[in-house]
Amino acid sequence: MTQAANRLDQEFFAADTLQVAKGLLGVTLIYGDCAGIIVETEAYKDDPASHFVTRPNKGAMLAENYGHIYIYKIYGMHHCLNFTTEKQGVGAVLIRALEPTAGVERMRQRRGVARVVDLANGPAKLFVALGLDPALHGRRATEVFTLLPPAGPVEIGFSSRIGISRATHLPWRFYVRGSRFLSRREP
DNA sequence: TGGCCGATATGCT
DNA sequence: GCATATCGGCCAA
Repeated sequence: MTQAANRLDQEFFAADTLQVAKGLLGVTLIYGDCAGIIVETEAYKDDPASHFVTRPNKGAMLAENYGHIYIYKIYGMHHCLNFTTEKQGVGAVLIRALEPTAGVERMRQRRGVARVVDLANGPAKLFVALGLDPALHGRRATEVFTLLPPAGPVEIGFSSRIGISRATHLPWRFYVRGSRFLSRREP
């Protein structure tokens, strides 16, 4: 099977947000000359912590489409990458951490840190490491990125979402168990 | 139009 | 572990 035929397509994102968030773990994300394996994601639907609720204007996109790129700026200086989900409902998945697999030197230049483990272990870090552009907001994920499914089974861990003050009881953060590239150590 | 707050990262103790 | 930089989006007034 060719790489192109194996790629995730638009309809991958049509499913329930939690399914998509888990399904993205182990996926290789390729952008330009850099690539990494997605090892940490978070799901946002129409819960109290979601931008659909807290930023109804901008966050309306979570309901309007699926498989599109949603980029937001936080704390004045950091950008984060999401993919919208659910053909019918409301949702997006935040990409929180990558295990770099290609273009490591390029990522190092952009990030200015030495250790590979520090290049993309956080949502704003991976945004910089990949050299993403806020203008990608609204584009189709599958047009901008190449997304290759995991080679084998992925062991999934979960926890509450990070950095939020509302709906902290929801276990909607997902990660690859045992990965050294997470934004936080697993429990 | 002003003020509050945040899906963060970093550096220092 | 904790302080803090830094500013867009949102809403109250």
